[in-house]
Amino acid sequence: MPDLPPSTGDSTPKRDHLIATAFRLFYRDGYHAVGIDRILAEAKLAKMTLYHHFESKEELIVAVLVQRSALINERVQTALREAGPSPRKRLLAYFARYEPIFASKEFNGCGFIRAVAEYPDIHSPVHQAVIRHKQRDIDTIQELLAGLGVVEPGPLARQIALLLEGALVSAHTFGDTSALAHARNAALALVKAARRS
Amino acid sequence: MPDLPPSTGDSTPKRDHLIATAFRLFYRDGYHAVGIDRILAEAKLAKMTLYHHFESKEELIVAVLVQRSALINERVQTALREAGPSPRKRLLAYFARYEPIFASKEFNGCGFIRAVAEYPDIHSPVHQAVIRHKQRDIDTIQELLAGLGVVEPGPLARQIALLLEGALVSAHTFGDTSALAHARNAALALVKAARRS
DNA sequence: GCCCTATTAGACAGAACTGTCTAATCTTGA
DNA sequence: TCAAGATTAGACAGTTCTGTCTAATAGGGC
Repeated sequence: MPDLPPSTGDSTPKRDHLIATAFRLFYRDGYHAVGIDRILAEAKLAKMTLYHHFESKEELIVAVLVQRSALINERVQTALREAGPSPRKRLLAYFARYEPIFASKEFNGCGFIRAVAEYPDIHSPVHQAVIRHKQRDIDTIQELLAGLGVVEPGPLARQIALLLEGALVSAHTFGDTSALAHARNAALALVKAARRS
Repeated sequence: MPDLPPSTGDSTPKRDHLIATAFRLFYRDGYHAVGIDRILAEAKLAKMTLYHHFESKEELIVAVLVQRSALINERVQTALREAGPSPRKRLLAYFARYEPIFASKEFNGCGFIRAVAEYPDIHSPVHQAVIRHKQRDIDTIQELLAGLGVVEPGPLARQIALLLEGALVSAHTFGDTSALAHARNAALALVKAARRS
Protein backbone atom coordinates (compact mmCIF):
# COMPACT_ATOMS: atom_id res chain seq x y z
CA MET A 1 0.00 0.00 0.00
CA PRO A 2 1.81 3.10 -1.13
CA ASP A 3 1.51 6.14 1.11
CA LEU A 4 1.05 8.51 -1.78
CA PRO A 5 -1.16 7.95 -4.77
CA PRO A 6 0.62 7.97 -8.10
CA SER A 7 0.78 11.47 -9.54
CA THR A 8 -1.19 10.49 -12.61
CA GLY A 9 -4.75 11.56 -13.13
CA ASP A 10 -6.43 9.82 -10.21
CA SER A 11 -9.60 11.72 -9.64
CA THR A 12 -10.85 12.34 -6.11
CA PRO A 13 -13.22 15.13 -5.05
CA LYS A 14 -10.63 17.01 -2.97
CA ARG A 15 -7.96 16.65 -5.60
CA ASP A 16 -10.28 17.87 -8.32
CA HIS A 17 -11.41 20.81 -6.23
CA LEU A 18 -7.81 21.71 -5.56
CA ILE A 19 -6.97 21.62 -9.24
CA ALA A 20 -10.03 23.67 -10.17
CA THR A 21 -9.29 26.33 -7.56
CA ALA A 22 -5.61 26.42 -8.45
CA PHE A 23 -6.42 26.84 -12.12
CA ARG A 24 -8.75 29.74 -11.48
CA LEU A 25 -6.19 31.64 -9.42
CA PHE A 26 -3.20 30.76 -11.59
CA TYR A 27 -5.06 31.84 -14.70
CA ARG A 28 -6.19 35.10 -13.16
CA ASP A 29 -2.93 36.20 -11.48
CA GLY A 30 -0.09 33.99 -12.69
CA TYR A 31 1.77 30.93 -11.45
CA HIS A 32 4.47 32.57 -9.37
CA ALA A 33 2.16 35.30 -8.15
CA VAL A 34 -0.23 32.81 -6.53
CA GLY A 35 1.00 31.05 -3.41
CA ILE A 36 -0.34 27.74 -2.18
CA ASP A 37 -1.67 29.40 0.95
CA ARG A 38 -4.04 31.46 -1.18
CA ILE A 39 -5.16 28.40 -3.10
CA LEU A 40 -5.80 26.49 0.11
CA ALA A 41 -7.68 29.39 1.68
CA GLU A 42 -9.84 29.74 -1.41
CA ALA A 43 -10.45 26.01 -1.68
CA LYS A 44 -11.00 25.76 2.08
CA LEU A 45 -8.62 22.82 2.32
CA ALA A 46 -5.74 22.07 4.63
CA LYS A 47 -2.15 22.24 3.56
CA MET A 48 -1.52 18.56 4.16
CA THR A 49 -4.32 17.70 1.77
CA LEU A 50 -2.39 19.41 -0.97
CA TYR A 51 0.85 17.67 -0.06
CA HIS A 52 -0.97 14.39 0.19
CA HIS A 53 -2.07 14.61 -3.42
CA PHE A 54 0.95 16.43 -4.84
CA GLU A 55 4.61 16.39 -4.05
CA SER A 56 5.10 20.08 -4.70
CA LYS A 57 3.54 23.23 -6.05
CA GLU A 58 5.17 22.49 -9.40
CA GLU A 59 3.46 19.11 -9.55
CA LEU A 60 0.15 20.85 -8.85
CA ILE A 61 0.79 23.21 -11.74
CA VAL A 62 1.52 20.28 -14.03
CA ALA A 63 -1.66 18.57 -12.88
CA VAL A 64 -3.62 21.74 -13.63
CA LEU A 65 -2.21 21.88 -17.14
CA VAL A 66 -2.77 18.19 -17.80
CA GLN A 67 -6.36 18.45 -16.62
CA ARG A 68 -7.02 21.56 -18.68
CA SER A 69 -5.46 19.96 -21.72
CA ALA A 70 -7.75 16.95 -21.41
CA LEU A 71 -10.80 19.14 -20.89
CA ILE A 72 -9.99 21.37 -23.85
CA ASN A 73 -9.34 18.41 -26.09
CA GLU A 74 -12.70 16.90 -25.15
CA ARG A 75 -14.43 20.14 -26.07
CA VAL A 76 -12.62 20.36 -29.38
CA GLN A 77 -13.57 16.82 -30.28
CA THR A 78 -17.17 17.50 -29.31
CA ALA A 79 -17.28 20.68 -31.40
CA LEU A 80 -15.81 18.84 -34.38
CA ARG A 81 -18.25 15.97 -33.98
CA GLU A 82 -21.16 18.41 -33.90
CA ALA A 83 -19.81 20.19 -36.98
CA GLY A 84 -20.48 17.10 -39.06
CA PRO A 85 -18.43 15.68 -41.88
CA SER A 86 -17.92 18.79 -44.03
CA PRO A 87 -14.19 19.64 -43.84
CA ARG A 88 -14.79 23.34 -44.27
CA LYS A 89 -17.46 23.43 -41.57
CA ARG A 90 -15.13 21.52 -39.30
CA LEU A 91 -12.35 24.07 -39.76
CA LEU A 92 -14.75 26.94 -39.13
CA ALA A 93 -16.07 25.15 -36.06
CA TYR A 94 -12.53 24.86 -34.80
CA PHE A 95 -12.14 28.62 -34.94
CA ALA A 96 -15.65 29.28 -33.66
CA ARG A 97 -14.83 27.32 -30.56
CA TYR A 98 -12.48 30.12 -29.49
CA GLU A 99 -15.07 32.88 -29.80
CA PRO A 100 -16.64 32.60 -26.34
CA ILE A 101 -13.17 32.23 -24.84
CA PHE A 102 -11.92 35.45 -26.40
CA ALA A 103 -15.15 37.25 -25.57
CA SER A 104 -15.17 36.18 -21.95
CA LYS A 105 -14.81 38.88 -19.32
CA GLU A 106 -12.30 36.65 -17.56
CA PHE A 107 -10.16 36.12 -20.66
CA ASN A 108 -6.53 36.47 -19.71
CA GLY A 109 -4.67 34.96 -22.61
CA CYS A 110 -3.64 31.32 -22.87
CA GLY A 111 -2.79 29.59 -19.62
CA PHE A 112 -0.33 27.33 -21.43
CA ILE A 113 1.53 30.15 -23.15
CA ARG A 114 1.69 31.98 -19.86
CA ALA A 115 3.05 28.85 -18.19
CA VAL A 116 5.88 28.70 -20.72
CA ALA A 117 6.54 32.38 -20.09
CA GLU A 118 6.99 31.68 -16.40
CA TYR A 119 8.83 28.39 -16.85
CA PRO A 120 11.11 29.28 -19.76
CA ASP A 121 13.45 26.33 -19.32
CA ILE A 122 12.32 23.74 -21.84
CA HIS A 123 13.33 20.94 -19.48
CA SER A 124 10.94 22.09 -16.79
CA PRO A 125 8.06 19.63 -16.24
CA VAL A 126 5.66 22.57 -16.57
CA HIS A 127 7.12 23.54 -19.93
CA GLN A 128 7.01 19.92 -21.06
CA ALA A 129 3.31 19.68 -20.19
CA VAL A 130 2.67 22.70 -22.39
CA ILE A 131 4.60 21.13 -25.26
CA ARG A 132 2.42 18.03 -25.13
CA HIS A 133 -0.73 20.16 -25.21
CA LYS A 134 0.39 22.45 -28.01
CA GLN A 135 1.62 19.57 -30.12
CA ARG A 136 -1.82 18.03 -29.99
CA ASP A 137 -3.31 21.34 -31.11
CA ILE A 138 -1.11 21.29 -34.17
CA ASP A 139 -1.97 17.66 -34.87
CA THR A 140 -5.67 18.45 -34.74
CA ILE A 141 -5.28 21.33 -37.19
CA GLN A 142 -3.26 19.11 -39.48
CA GLU A 143 -6.04 16.52 -39.52
CA LEU A 144 -8.55 19.21 -40.39
CA LEU A 145 -6.39 20.33 -43.29
CA ALA A 146 -5.87 16.81 -44.50
CA GLY A 147 -9.65 16.47 -44.55
CA LEU A 148 -9.79 19.58 -46.71
CA GLY A 149 -7.52 17.89 -49.24
CA VAL A 150 -4.50 20.06 -48.61
CA VAL A 151 -1.67 18.12 -50.18
CA GLU A 152 1.02 18.94 -47.61
CA PRO A 153 -0.92 19.78 -44.46
CA GLY A 154 2.08 19.84 -42.09
CA PRO A 155 3.55 23.28 -42.85
CA LEU A 156 0.14 24.89 -43.25
CA ALA A 157 -0.95 23.46 -39.91
CA ARG A 158 2.07 25.05 -38.27
CA GLN A 159 1.24 28.37 -39.91
CA ILE A 160 -2.36 28.32 -38.75
CA ALA A 161 -1.22 27.33 -35.29
CA LEU A 162 1.03 30.39 -35.30
CA LEU A 163 -1.96 32.56 -36.14
CA LEU A 164 -3.94 31.15 -33.23
CA GLU A 165 -1.04 31.51 -30.80
CA GLY A 166 -0.59 35.08 -31.97
CA ALA A 167 -4.29 35.77 -31.63
CA LEU A 168 -4.31 34.51 -28.04
CA VAL A 169 -1.31 36.65 -27.15
CA SER A 170 -2.44 39.74 -29.02
CA ALA A 171 -6.00 39.64 -27.71
CA HIS A 172 -4.61 39.48 -24.20
CA THR A 173 -2.02 42.20 -24.73
CA PHE A 174 -4.40 44.70 -26.29
CA GLY A 175 -7.57 43.48 -24.63
CA ASP A 176 -9.09 43.28 -28.06
CA THR A 177 -11.34 40.54 -29.36
CA SER A 178 -10.79 41.21 -33.06
CA ALA A 179 -7.54 39.23 -33.06
CA LEU A 180 -9.43 35.96 -33.44
CA ALA A 181 -11.27 37.18 -36.54
CA HIS A 182 -8.00 38.33 -38.05
CA ALA A 183 -6.45 34.94 -37.39
CA ARG A 184 -9.40 33.13 -38.92
CA ASN A 185 -9.42 35.35 -42.01
CA ALA A 186 -5.71 34.85 -42.49
CA ALA A 187 -6.06 31.11 -42.01
CA LEU A 188 -8.80 30.88 -44.60
CA ALA A 189 -6.72 32.93 -47.03
CA LEU A 190 -3.78 30.59 -46.50
CA VAL A 191 -5.93 27.52 -47.05
CA LYS A 192 -7.34 29.04 -50.21
CA ALA A 193 -3.85 29.85 -51.47
CA ALA A 194 -2.64 26.35 -50.64
CA ARG A 195 -5.50 24.74 -52.56
CA ARG A 196 -5.01 27.02 -55.55
CA SER A 197 -1.40 25.96 -55.98
CA MET B 1 16.29 70.20 -5.72
CA PRO B 2 14.24 67.02 -5.96
CA ASP B 3 15.52 64.09 -3.99
CA LEU B 4 14.72 61.59 -6.70
CA PRO B 5 15.41 62.02 -10.39
CA PRO B 6 12.34 61.85 -12.61
CA SER B 7 11.59 58.30 -13.58
CA THR B 8 11.92 59.03 -17.30
CA GLY B 9 14.84 57.84 -19.33
CA ASP B 10 17.68 59.73 -17.64
CA SER B 11 20.78 57.82 -18.47
CA THR B 12 23.49 57.40 -15.86
CA PRO B 13 26.12 54.62 -15.82
CA LYS B 14 24.78 52.93 -12.70
CA ARG B 15 21.21 53.17 -13.84
CA ASP B 16 22.06 51.75 -17.23
CA HIS B 17 24.05 48.92 -15.69
CA LEU B 18 21.16 48.13 -13.41
CA ILE B 19 18.73 48.00 -16.31
CA ALA B 20 21.07 45.85 -18.39
CA THR B 21 21.64 43.37 -15.57
CA ALA B 22 17.96 43.27 -14.69
CA PHE B 23 17.03 42.61 -18.29
CA ARG B 24 19.45 39.73 -18.60
CA LEU B 25 18.12 38.00 -15.49
CA PHE B 26 14.45 38.78 -16.12
CA TYR B 27 14.73 37.46 -19.65
CA ARG B 28 16.48 34.32 -18.57
CA ASP B 29 14.37 33.37 -15.54
CA GLY B 30 11.24 35.54 -15.49
CA TYR B 31 10.10 38.69 -13.73
CA HIS B 32 8.66 37.23 -10.55
CA ALA B 33 11.32 34.55 -10.33
CA VAL B 34 14.14 37.10 -10.13
CA GLY B 35 14.40 39.10 -6.93
CA ILE B 36 16.10 42.47 -6.66
CA ASP B 37 18.73 40.98 -4.37
CA ARG B 38 19.92 38.75 -7.19
CA ILE B 39 20.01 41.66 -9.61
CA LEU B 40 22.00 43.76 -7.15
CA ALA B 41 24.43 40.94 -6.42
CA GLU B 42 24.97 40.35 -10.13
CA ALA B 43 25.35 44.06 -10.86
CA LYS B 44 27.52 44.54 -7.76
CA LEU B 45 25.47 47.50 -6.66
CA ALA B 46 23.92 48.44 -3.36
CA LYS B 47 20.24 48.25 -2.69
CA MET B 48 19.89 51.96 -2.10
CA THR B 49 21.31 52.66 -5.53
CA LEU B 50 18.37 50.81 -7.02
CA TYR B 51 15.87 52.64 -4.86
CA HIS B 52 17.56 55.90 -5.66
CA HIS B 53 16.92 55.43 -9.38
CA PHE B 54 13.61 53.57 -9.18
CA GLU B 55 10.70 53.74 -6.82
CA SER B 56 9.99 50.02 -6.93
CA LYS B 57 10.82 46.76 -8.64
CA GLU B 58 7.86 47.31 -10.92
CA GLU B 59 9.26 50.65 -12.05
CA LEU B 60 12.54 48.90 -12.81
CA ILE B 61 10.72 46.37 -14.94
CA VAL B 62 8.97 49.15 -16.84
CA ALA B 63 12.31 50.89 -17.36
CA VAL B 64 13.77 47.64 -18.71
CA LEU B 65 10.91 47.29 -21.18
CA VAL B 66 11.06 50.94 -22.27
CA GLN B 67 14.79 50.70 -22.83
CA ARG B 68 14.49 47.43 -24.75
CA SER B 69 11.69 48.86 -26.86
CA ALA B 70 13.82 51.85 -27.83
CA LEU B 71 16.81 49.64 -28.61
CA ILE B 72 14.78 47.24 -30.72
CA ASN B 73 13.14 50.06 -32.61
CA GLU B 74 16.52 51.57 -33.41
CA ARG B 75 17.70 48.26 -34.79
CA VAL B 76 14.58 47.84 -36.90
CA GLN B 77 14.96 51.29 -38.38
CA THR B 78 18.62 50.62 -39.10
CA ALA B 79 17.81 47.31 -40.78
CA LEU B 80 15.12 48.97 -42.90
CA ARG B 81 17.45 51.82 -43.85
CA GLU B 82 20.10 49.33 -44.93
CA ALA B 83 17.52 47.39 -46.92
CA GLY B 84 17.12 50.32 -49.30
CA PRO B 85 13.99 51.57 -50.97
CA SER B 86 12.60 48.32 -52.44
CA PRO B 87 9.38 47.56 -50.50
CA ARG B 88 9.79 43.82 -50.92
CA LYS B 89 13.40 43.89 -49.73
CA ARG B 90 12.32 45.97 -46.78
CA LEU B 91 9.68 43.45 -45.77
CA LEU B 92 12.16 40.59 -46.10
CA ALA B 93 14.70 42.55 -44.10
CA TYR B 94 12.11 42.99 -41.38
CA PHE B 95 11.76 39.22 -41.09
CA ALA B 96 15.48 38.60 -41.50
CA ARG B 97 16.15 40.77 -38.49
CA TYR B 98 14.58 38.09 -36.30
CA GLU B 99 16.79 35.27 -37.58
CA PRO B 100 19.76 35.74 -35.24
CA ILE B 101 17.36 36.28 -32.35
CA PHE B 102 15.57 32.98 -32.94
CA ALA B 103 18.85 31.19 -33.56
CA SER B 104 20.51 32.50 -30.41
CA LYS B 105 21.41 29.99 -27.75
CA GLU B 106 19.95 32.37 -25.18
CA PHE B 107 16.62 32.73 -26.99
CA ASN B 108 13.83 32.51 -24.46
CA GLY B 109 10.83 33.85 -26.30
CA CYS B 110 9.73 37.47 -26.31
CA GLY B 111 10.43 39.43 -23.15
CA PHE B 112 7.37 41.61 -23.78
CA ILE B 113 4.99 38.71 -24.28
CA ARG B 114 6.38 37.11 -21.16
CA ALA B 115 5.87 40.36 -19.28
CA VAL B 116 2.19 40.39 -20.24
CA ALA B 117 1.96 36.77 -19.15
CA GLU B 118 3.21 37.72 -15.69
CA TYR B 119 1.30 41.01 -15.47
CA PRO B 120 -2.03 39.95 -16.99
CA ASP B 121 -3.95 42.95 -15.72
CA ILE B 122 -4.13 45.35 -18.64
CA HIS B 123 -4.01 48.32 -16.26
CA SER B 124 -0.62 47.31 -14.87
CA PRO B 125 2.14 49.76 -15.87
CA VAL B 126 4.17 46.77 -17.06
CA HIS B 127 1.35 45.60 -19.31
CA GLN B 128 0.89 49.14 -20.62
CA ALA B 129 4.58 49.38 -21.53
CA VAL B 130 4.19 46.21 -23.58
CA ILE B 131 1.14 47.62 -25.35
CA ARG B 132 3.10 50.68 -26.44
CA HIS B 133 5.89 48.51 -27.79
CA LYS B 134 3.66 46.06 -29.63
CA GLN B 135 1.55 48.80 -31.14
CA ARG B 136 4.66 50.30 -32.69
CA ASP B 137 5.53 46.89 -34.13
CA ILE B 138 2.17 46.78 -35.85
CA ASP B 139 2.57 50.34 -37.11
CA THR B 140 5.93 49.50 -38.63
CA ILE B 141 4.52 46.48 -40.44
CA GLN B 142 1.63 48.56 -41.69
CA GLU B 143 4.04 51.10 -43.18
CA LEU B 144 5.93 48.31 -44.91
CA LEU B 145 2.69 47.02 -46.42
CA ALA B 146 1.62 50.48 -47.51
CA GLY B 147 4.96 50.75 -49.30
CA LEU B 148 4.15 47.51 -51.06
CA GLY B 149 0.96 49.05 -52.39
CA VAL B 150 -1.41 46.97 -50.30
CA VAL B 151 -4.68 48.86 -50.52
CA GLU B 152 -5.88 48.25 -46.97
CA PRO B 153 -2.71 47.58 -45.00
CA GLY B 154 -4.28 47.73 -41.55
CA PRO B 155 -5.89 44.29 -41.31
CA LEU B 156 -3.03 42.60 -43.11
CA ALA B 157 -0.55 44.23 -40.74
CA ARG B 158 -2.47 42.80 -37.81
CA GLN B 159 -2.42 39.36 -39.42
CA ILE B 160 1.31 39.44 -40.04
CA ALA B 161 1.85 40.68 -36.51
CA LEU B 162 -0.10 37.65 -35.29
CA LEU B 163 2.21 35.38 -37.25
CA LEU B 164 5.27 36.95 -35.66
CA GLU B 165 3.82 36.79 -32.18
CA GLY B 166 2.94 33.18 -32.77
CA ALA B 167 6.41 32.45 -34.09
CA LEU B 168 8.04 33.94 -30.99
CA VAL B 169 5.79 31.91 -28.71
CA SER B 170 6.01 28.68 -30.66
CA ALA B 171 9.77 28.82 -31.12
CA HIS B 172 10.13 29.24 -27.39
CA THR B 173 7.62 26.54 -26.51
CA PHE B 174 9.06 23.89 -28.80
CA GLY B 175 12.63 25.16 -28.85
CA ASP B 176 12.42 25.09 -32.60
CA THR B 177 13.78 27.72 -34.97
CA SER B 178 11.62 26.82 -37.96
CA ALA B 179 8.71 28.84 -36.62
CA LEU B 180 10.15 32.05 -38.03
CA ALA B 181 10.39 30.59 -41.54
CA HIS B 182 6.81 29.39 -41.30
CA ALA B 183 5.68 32.85 -40.24
CA ARG B 184 7.58 34.50 -43.08
CA ASN B 185 6.22 32.08 -45.67
CA ALA B 186 2.69 32.60 -44.44
CA ALA B 187 3.16 36.37 -44.42
CA LEU B 188 4.42 36.36 -48.00
CA ALA B 189 1.48 34.21 -49.07
CA LEU B 190 -0.93 36.62 -47.41
CA VAL B 191 0.69 39.61 -49.08
CA LYS B 192 0.52 37.85 -52.42
CA ALA B 193 -3.15 37.02 -51.90
CA ALA B 194 -3.90 40.59 -50.86
CA ARG B 195 -2.27 42.03 -53.94
CA ARG B 196 -4.00 39.55 -56.22
CA SER B 197 -7.42 40.64 -55.05
C1' DG C 1 38.66 73.53 1.18
C1' DC C 2 33.48 72.65 0.87
C1' DC C 3 29.15 71.09 -0.16
C1' DC C 4 25.95 68.30 -2.30
C1' DT C 5 24.74 64.21 -4.26
C1' DA C 6 25.60 59.45 -5.31
C1' DT C 7 26.85 55.35 -3.48
C1' DT C 8 28.08 51.88 -0.14
C1' DA C 9 27.34 47.92 3.32
C1' DG C 10 24.45 46.12 6.19
C1' DA C 11 20.95 45.77 9.52
C1' DC C 12 16.15 45.55 9.84
C1' DA C 13 11.05 45.02 9.46
C1' DG C 14 7.25 42.71 7.90
C1' DA C 15 5.33 39.87 4.90
C1' DA C 16 5.04 35.84 1.94
C1' DC C 17 6.89 31.73 0.32
C1' DT C 18 7.31 26.33 0.21
C1' DG C 19 7.41 22.47 2.69
C1' DT C 20 7.37 19.55 7.25
C1' DC C 21 5.57 17.87 11.41
C1' DT C 22 2.18 16.68 14.99
C1' DA C 23 -1.91 15.26 16.92
C1' DA C 24 -6.63 15.02 16.61
C1' DT C 25 -10.65 13.79 13.94
C1' DC C 26 -13.42 12.18 10.20
C1' DT C 27 -14.70 8.54 6.88
C1' DT C 28 -15.17 4.27 5.11
C1' DG C 29 -14.65 -0.44 3.93
C1' DA C 30 -13.56 -5.09 5.75
C1' DT D 1 -16.36 -2.89 15.48
C1' DC D 2 -12.13 -1.74 14.14
C1' DA D 3 -8.37 -0.46 11.47
C1' DA D 4 -6.43 2.24 7.93
C1' DG D 5 -6.31 6.01 5.28
C1' DA D 6 -7.90 10.84 4.45
C1' DT D 7 -8.35 15.24 6.25
C1' DT D 8 -8.05 18.86 9.56
C1' DA D 9 -5.88 23.07 12.06
C1' DG D 10 -2.06 24.99 13.22
C1' DA D 11 2.55 25.55 14.63
C1' DC D 12 7.00 25.67 12.78
C1' DA D 13 11.44 26.08 10.13
C1' DG D 14 13.98 28.20 6.85
C1' DT D 15 14.18 30.92 3.05
C1' DT D 16 13.21 34.73 0.22
C1' DC D 17 10.81 38.76 -0.89
C1' DT D 18 10.32 44.09 -1.20
C1' DG D 19 11.26 48.12 0.80
C1' DT D 20 13.27 51.31 4.64
C1' DC D 21 16.68 53.20 7.50
C1' DT D 22 21.26 54.53 9.15
C1' DA D 23 25.79 55.93 9.07
C1' DA D 24 29.83 56.22 6.59
C1' DT D 25 32.28 57.21 2.37
C1' DA D 26 33.37 58.67 -2.32
C1' DG D 27 33.53 62.09 -5.81
C1' DG D 28 32.75 66.03 -8.55
C1' DG D 29 31.58 71.01 -9.20
C1' DC D 30 32.05 75.62 -6.90
